[in-house]
This record gives sequence, structure tokens and C-alpha cells, in this order.
Amino acid sequence: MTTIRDVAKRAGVAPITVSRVLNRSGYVRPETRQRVEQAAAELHYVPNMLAHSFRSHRTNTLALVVTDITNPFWTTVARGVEDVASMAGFSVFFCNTDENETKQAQYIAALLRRRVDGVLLAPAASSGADVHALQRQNVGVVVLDRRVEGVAVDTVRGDSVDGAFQLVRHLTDLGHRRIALLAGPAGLSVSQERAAGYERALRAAGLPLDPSLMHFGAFTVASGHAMMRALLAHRPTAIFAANNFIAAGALTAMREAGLHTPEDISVVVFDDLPDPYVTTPVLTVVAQPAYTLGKAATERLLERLRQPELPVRDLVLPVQLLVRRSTAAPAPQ
Amino acid sequence: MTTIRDVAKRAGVAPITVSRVLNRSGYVRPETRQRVEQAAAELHYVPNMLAHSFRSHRTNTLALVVTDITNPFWTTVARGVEDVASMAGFSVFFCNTDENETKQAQYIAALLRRRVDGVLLAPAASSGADVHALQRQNVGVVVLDRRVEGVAVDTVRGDSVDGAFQLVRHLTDLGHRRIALLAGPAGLSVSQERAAGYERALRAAGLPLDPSLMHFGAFTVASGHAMMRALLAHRPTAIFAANNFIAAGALTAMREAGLHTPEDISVVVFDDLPDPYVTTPVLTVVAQPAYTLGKAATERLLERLRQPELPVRDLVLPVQLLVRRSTAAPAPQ
DNA sequence: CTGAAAGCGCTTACAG
DNA sequence: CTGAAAGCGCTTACAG
Repeated sequence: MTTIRDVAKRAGVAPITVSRVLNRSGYVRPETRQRVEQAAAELHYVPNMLAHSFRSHRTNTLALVVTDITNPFWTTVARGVEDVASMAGFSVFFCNTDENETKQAQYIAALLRRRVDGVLLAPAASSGADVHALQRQNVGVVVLDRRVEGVAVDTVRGDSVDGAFQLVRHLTDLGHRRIALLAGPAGLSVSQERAAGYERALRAAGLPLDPSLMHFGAFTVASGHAMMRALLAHRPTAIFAANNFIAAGALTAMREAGLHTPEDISVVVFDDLPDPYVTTPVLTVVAQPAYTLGKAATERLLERLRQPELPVRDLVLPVQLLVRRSTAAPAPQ
Repeated sequence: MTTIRDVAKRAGVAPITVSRVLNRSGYVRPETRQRVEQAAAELHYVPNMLAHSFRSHRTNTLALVVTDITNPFWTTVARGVEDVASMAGFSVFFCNTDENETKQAQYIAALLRRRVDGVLLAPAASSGADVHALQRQNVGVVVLDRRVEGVAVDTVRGDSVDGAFQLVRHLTDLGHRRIALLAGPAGLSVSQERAAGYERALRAAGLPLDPSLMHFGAFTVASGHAMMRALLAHRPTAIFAANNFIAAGALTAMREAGLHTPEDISVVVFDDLPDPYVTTPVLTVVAQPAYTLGKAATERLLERLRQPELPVRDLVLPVQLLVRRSTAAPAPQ
């Protein structure tokens, strides 16, 4: 394996000069630079980034920790992250926690051992412990999609309260009075905020909160299915699903019960499903700018790596209501 | 930052003994082991994996290079990879090439600098150059989904010829005679093999090959849309889409032209769309065992890292035909 | 603009 | 079962 010393020898310079050329650090005479570059090329020199990182305390590595890599929302976020990172010369570890705190803690521990420069974290729980562990070791952190308690940390997320409010107001405007909420885990800020938007819209329409219509579960197809089944006896005329996978499960449960949308029950959803999956978009949704979210979060993280003293910022991105034919006025009683 | 020396000092042993305890390498007296473990815990010692990797020439890192992280097929493969890798103590870099050879070469170069132990590669082109570059530096390689020319390398993939044959035979059995092929890039083995299965099924039914019904493009929604538009003038009664995204584009083009499936045109597709996206599965598809594919490929890679002299193997996984209501007999002329 | 020396934090290769 | 010495391939911190 050829090393920086071999290159230096062939170019007739000291190793440190080769290092300066390769990293564009410090001044090198153009003539010298060229000799070094030629020597490196001739020897097919492959820099050992491990040695570089070990010595310089910089790995040029980020990690993206998400809760479900199977969800197109996160896949799209991942593309935004990947594009910005690779453009800046960073590689990205992807970690999938399945909304599991233990898995998350294990990943964070592994990332600390690997000395990643920064982490983009979609937290599986609202505890700030893992974020704190990272910050204590000087790892940059940006929290995605959800908020975390007890630590000062950059956050980039969509506007859950407003998105939920818009969706549910659309239903109340259509005349619905029995609107159910199918939310994610009760402990997550996104669930709470989407529930808050739901409640605000009901109040604005002068409707009472009915606890039998409000369900918390998980952001999965299975949970959406289970919540919808439990709900059917309470005869809602419309449902608000707090994410796309919950909606998918709920729709399956409706179909199994012989119910159609919007004739029997109107459906609105937080999070769109991208193009390839739905050739005919049906669901009324609030679309989050997922790619932009990944991009903005990564840019913020890189910024923070350059300037660690930057004041913490909570960036809330606007969401967009897309009305489609899954909603209609309720059937007359 | 506490180091292995600090731990050694506190435990009253030499650094190498700490190393042996932490890596479970070599014999250590249980008593000594315990003292070391306690010291490490008390000091909140975080091993520096960079130093470890640098010295031992082992990074415990893999990379998964795919062509489109947005496609649920690859997402599911990724889960299989991630699960096996993390269980074995490996972290995974995810790289997305967008079927772009240049991007792929850049990623491979970066992975070489990072000294990953192994790479799972879904090649963007049939050239074996990048595989060869990895092998030359003693990086383990398993090729996914597609074959590559001119190098001996492990391969794990679905049975494209048979899957295509089954789908198209299903159409010929229904009585279709004008069956179109919407394939991916002409240069990829998957495209060629799916075209070969298509041709074999037509021959088996005594049908001629009609070049005006055979189109090659890309594995994208846009390409499927464009190919379908070009095709409409030729009045096929059925189409075989070589992947799910091509099908999605084709269906949109059909809808824009006022055509329905299966009344106007029957549709069969290589690759399923997973649960959440289609509450009512409609398309007749061949489903690949994507999770198993990722799992099997990663297991094979880890095996090869342990035994580099293993003979090369081409593992072809069976696929499964799922008949659904996107297919019917052609309308009488 | 360039270089000699030291050292990052581990593991390898011996030795006992 | 345990340890002293050397070294992995770079960059840091000086020096000139």
C-alpha cells in the first residue's frame, strides 16, 4: 500500500508538503503542487482517511438516525441529507431505530466510538439524554421532525400544529361534526402538536372534544388498522390520520368493514405519498417539504460544525394543504 | 478525552490488557477482566474506533451502494442489510447513485479512502471496473440485483428471466397477442434478462416479436410515462413493465389518455409495491424477496471477509407471481 | 513557501 | 495469562 511518504519521495518533497497539497491546507508553490499531484497520480495513491481522521480529529462523517427508513417521508429526507453531505465531502451513516429508544441509544454509542462529526437525529422519544451525550463529546447535533426536552439543540421540523389545523378545519368546513383523531405515540411532540391542531380546529368550529374519537398509537400501518377498528363502533364521519402509514392501515380497516371514502367516511392525512405510489392521488393531505427539510437540516449541521458557538435555532417549515377527493360533506343523517 | 491508558492505569494493568478485554481477543483472567471493565465504566470510557481501525486495518464498516433509495425495493433491501450488519457490529454507509456511473465511481473512490471492509454494490452499469478497483485493494464485494462483466465476484439477485417469463405467460394464457415490453436501460443485465423472459414467453405462445412493442428506457416514473406515450399508437392489449416505477409512469400516461386497466390494457409488473402504498393491491406482479436479498447478500459478504479464498457464487433467488385484477382477457376486436 | 520532529490512541509481534 | 516496545500513516505545532 503506497503512503504519503512514497509520494513525497517521488516528488522530492517532505510528507507534510504532500499533505498540504492533498488537503489544500497552507501555501504550496504551484510548481511543487504539480509535482506532488503527478507523483500521487503515478503511484495511484489512495489517501488513508483513517489516519487523517485519527490525527486531525475530523472524520468528515455524519449520521442520519431515522425511525423508519421504509417510510417515503424519511427516504426523501435522506436524499436531501445525502445530496448536501456528499457535495460537501461528507459520508453518511444511516441508522434505523424503528421508534425504539434502546436501538437509538445503541446507535448513538456506536456513532460516538466512530467519532462522527455530526448527527441528524429524529428522536424516538422526547428525552434529551442521547442528544446530550453527543453534545458532551462535541458532536454536532440537529434534531429532525420532533422536539426534545431538556437540552438546547437546533431543530428542523414541519409545522405540525398548523398542518393539523388546516386539515381538520377543512373537515369542519365541509360540515363534519364527528371527526376522529388517529395519532402516533402520545409521548412524541409531533403527536401532541398534531393533536393540538386538531383540537384547535374543533374549538374554532364550536365542536366539543370527544375522547372516544381520539386515539394514540404508533406511526405504523398495523397501528392505524387497529385504531380504526376500535373506532368504527363510534361512527365518525371523518378521520384525521397523523401520518401516511396510519392512514394506510385505517383505509384497509375501512375496506374490510365495507366502508368507502368519502361516501361513508372522509379521510385527511398528515404527509403525502409521493408520485410513484399513487398514480391517481386520492387523499387530502398536508405535504411536508421532506427533501427541503433534509437539506436545510444538513446545511444547518455543517454550519454548526464550522461555528460551534452559533445560537440554537428552531426552524419550522411551512406545510401545504392538498385537497383531493377523499373528502366530502358528511352524508345526511 | 479518556484513553485506553487512563483505563489501564486505574485498573492497574497495561494498555494491551485493556485492549484484550474490550475486544475479547486473547486470554485475560476473569478477575483482571472485571477490574478493567469496572475502570472503563467508571471513567465513561469511549473507545476510539478510529485508532482501532487505523492500527488493525479493520473498520467494521460496510457500504451499500444502490441506484435509487427512493424505490421501496431498495429500501427493503437496505433494511435486510442494516439488520444483519448491525447485529454483527458493522455500520453501513448508504450511497445513492441515481444509475449514474460517474457518481458511482466517486462513491467507490471515497469508500476506498475510508477503508471500508466490504461493499454491497448494485451497479449502475455492467462494467466491472469499480468492482475490480475494490477487489484490488482487498475490499470484499457482493454485487446486488445485476451482473457485472469481466470480474469474478459474488452476486445475489432475483430470477429476472423466470419472473418475466411467468408474467408474460400469464398474459399469453389470457389470450393477449399484442404485448408490449417497457424495460429499463438496455445495457443492464436485469433489463436484458427481463426482455429475454418476455421473448421466451412470446415464443412459447407462438407469437412473433414486434420491435415496435419493445422499448428500453430507465427505471423511473418519467421513463415509464414517456415509453407508454410512444407506445399508445401501436395499440398493445397488454404491457409488461420491467419495474414498479416504470409501471407507475405508464399507468399515469394511460390515465391521461383515458385508458383503464384491465378493460383497455392489462398490466403486469416486475416488483411489487409494499403494503402501505396500496391499500387495495391491483397490479399483477412478480414479487422479489427484497429483504431476504439484502440479508443474504450481507451474510455472504461477512462470510467472505472471514474467508477471502471462498469460491465465487452467483445466488439467484426465486420470485413469486401474484395475480391481481390488473389483468384480464383482451377485449374482442 | 517548506521541513524535521513529535505524537494522535490504539494493536501487532514478541517475549516471558 | 500479562506486558514493554514499536509502529500504523497521517497532521500538529514549531521553526526557518
